[in-house]
Amino acid sequence: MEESRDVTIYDIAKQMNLATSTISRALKDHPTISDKTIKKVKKVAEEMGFRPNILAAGLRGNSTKIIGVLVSRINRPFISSLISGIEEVAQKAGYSVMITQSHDSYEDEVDLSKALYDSRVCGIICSLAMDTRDTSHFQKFIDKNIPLVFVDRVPKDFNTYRVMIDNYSAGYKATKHLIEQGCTRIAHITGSQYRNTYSERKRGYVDALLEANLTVDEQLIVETSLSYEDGEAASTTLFDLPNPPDGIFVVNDTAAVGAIQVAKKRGLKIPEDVAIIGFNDDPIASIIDPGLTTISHPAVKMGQTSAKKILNHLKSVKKSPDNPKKDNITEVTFLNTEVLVRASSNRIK
Amino acid sequence: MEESRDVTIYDIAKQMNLATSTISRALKDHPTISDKTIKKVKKVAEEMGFRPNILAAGLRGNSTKIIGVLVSRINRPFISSLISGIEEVAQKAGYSVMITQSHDSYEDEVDLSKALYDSRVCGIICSLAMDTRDTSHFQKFIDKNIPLVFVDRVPKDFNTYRVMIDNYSAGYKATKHLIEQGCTRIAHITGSQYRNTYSERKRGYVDALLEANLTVDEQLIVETSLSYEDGEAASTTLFDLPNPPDGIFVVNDTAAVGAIQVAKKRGLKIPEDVAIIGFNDDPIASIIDPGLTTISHPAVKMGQTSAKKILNHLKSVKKSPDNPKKDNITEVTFLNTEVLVRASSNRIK
DNA sequence: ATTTATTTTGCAACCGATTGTGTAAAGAAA
DNA sequence: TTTCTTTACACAATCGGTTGCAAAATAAAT
Repeated sequence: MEESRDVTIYDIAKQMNLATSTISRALKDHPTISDKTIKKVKKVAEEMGFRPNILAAGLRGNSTKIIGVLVSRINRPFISSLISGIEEVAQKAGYSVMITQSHDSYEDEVDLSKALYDSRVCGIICSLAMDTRDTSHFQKFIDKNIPLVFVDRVPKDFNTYRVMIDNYSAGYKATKHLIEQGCTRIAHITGSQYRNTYSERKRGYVDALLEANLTVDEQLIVETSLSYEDGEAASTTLFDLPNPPDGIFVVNDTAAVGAIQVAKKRGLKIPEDVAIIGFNDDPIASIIDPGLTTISHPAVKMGQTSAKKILNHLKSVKKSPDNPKKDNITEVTFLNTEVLVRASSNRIK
Repeated sequence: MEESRDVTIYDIAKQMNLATSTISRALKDHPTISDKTIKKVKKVAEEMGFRPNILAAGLRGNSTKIIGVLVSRINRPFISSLISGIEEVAQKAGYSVMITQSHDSYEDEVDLSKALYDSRVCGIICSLAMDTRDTSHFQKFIDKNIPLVFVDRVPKDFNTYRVMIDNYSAGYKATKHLIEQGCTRIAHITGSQYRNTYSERKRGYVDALLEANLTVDEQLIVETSLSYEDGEAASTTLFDLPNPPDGIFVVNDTAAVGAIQVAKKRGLKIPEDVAIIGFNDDPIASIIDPGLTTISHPAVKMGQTSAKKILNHLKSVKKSPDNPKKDNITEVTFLNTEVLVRASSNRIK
């Protein structure tokens, strides 16, 4: 009930007849403090129930131990797993995570990047909004040497950390898989071509077709927002074509499942009449009937990796604070993907 | 490139030949500052690109504009939607959200509650870990009049805000629905009975059975951790019984889907041989074949409601800071649920 | 013109940890 | 014992808004 004030290093100092500076240094094992003093201080601090005031430390150092995260939407399987991975690594290292969602809006992304900056986050992990074209709102992080990691949906040209998959190769693999199953007229349901994730997969798709001497039919390429309903609509359009596809490569599982449902409703046999491959390996992929062939997307791992990039950067900065070229880091990390073959595409028994 | 220091209210004060206090007050429309001055100050602040230092304000006021969130796991459909709702409301009100996950561990929950406290969150929203029995680690929030909202998985006795559904009624409705479909031997797959969400649903289940003069068979009640695999294992056990059930009420969709898959593999007809009802209305529920009958669980709404509780509390405290009994708030908000009938239970055509 | 009332603004302490610089004490070397 | 190093700690400024109280400026009343 009583408004017991928090104990501060001043309280400890008074109690022990030492200076606050000594307390402060002792608590973080500063080399100029003797081991004996360090031990004693820590003991007393413990006894008094001391908890450091993060805000005071942050104000002084002009930085917090908070990693900012800026994603499109939290409640998507890929994103929530990504965040889970980030949080896990951060927590273990004594860092916190502040999460914001752009709802795939460029304007929100700009505002939120400012808000995170104002919050003095020590680093930021971002997956771009669907319609972001300009990324100059992130420049201030670079200028201040605040580590910035773009994950999955990354900009083309930005000297910073990037954690991603090889989307071109994945698109190529997915398409080639369908070709190997005997598909000759393969459609492609994709997202905004401003995003590397989708444009690169499309490039892989096109190259796989060309390599197999299949024609690239623009009619078979549909750009959507990738919701379940979008998947339904896009596949309906495709199936209504005078010359419908016998295979579809969809860039996410959500829309792919929409396509499967439409195909089933229409009495199309999967994979005989139309083979379908998705992307992400969301939980539904292995549960839907027929099982959805898809490309694995290591969401948790990507989150962990991104967080580690931030932490490592901070560590290296602490070691040599006078690094003149740190602001010119361009480090791209690729994580592996693979084709997970399930019934929706498996024509060869 | 140049390490341009942030502009502070001191810079503005110097520029305008005013005191920092005037700037500070003007920027937040303090009544003692003239409108003329306010307008001028805001204009200059804007021009100079002033951004307030959150840490400094927080240090002084000993509180931030951050809402702490403590949940079991982020990457679960219900939780990620919950968080999405929280973040949405918070963002609109100019607040940030700090997210932590206990991984359903009591020890982690205790540590994280401390960490959030240390971060000077202005409020905290928590859904308890699976095995939490004692909740005294949350008392310090009450003592400091920091609003605390328990959501979904709430403690029995804790004078604070609670946002939840009527689990008893939901369990009763679910079971009654199966009874109405003609089931007479209804099994129940549930979670830890320390959690109100599961114990209350079970109570509803039992009462519905008794009301229909059906016997409550302890053999038919299985307590698990509610993963997909747990659903498979629990249903296998049930189907192997000499006298297997003709209906199953599972307290979450993930495990319910596991049960469906097992039933299908065994050649059991759903819902004829066994009717199944889940809980949550996860995306898979409407996608799996047969469609899973389930209980709607308004995740986003619960998140929004929880966040609003925090914000309202803060607002009312600001209005009358000398509220002696605010620490004795017990306000329970129930959100509605309904039975969503799909093929997995619909025996009456 | 003087007093009273009211509006507007300034002063300065404060929040609590951090850290460069200075100094006293302890130990080593002469 | 004296001098020179280390070692160990203290002082005090600093980070940037916030706010109680005092003072100044202006307006209103006498």
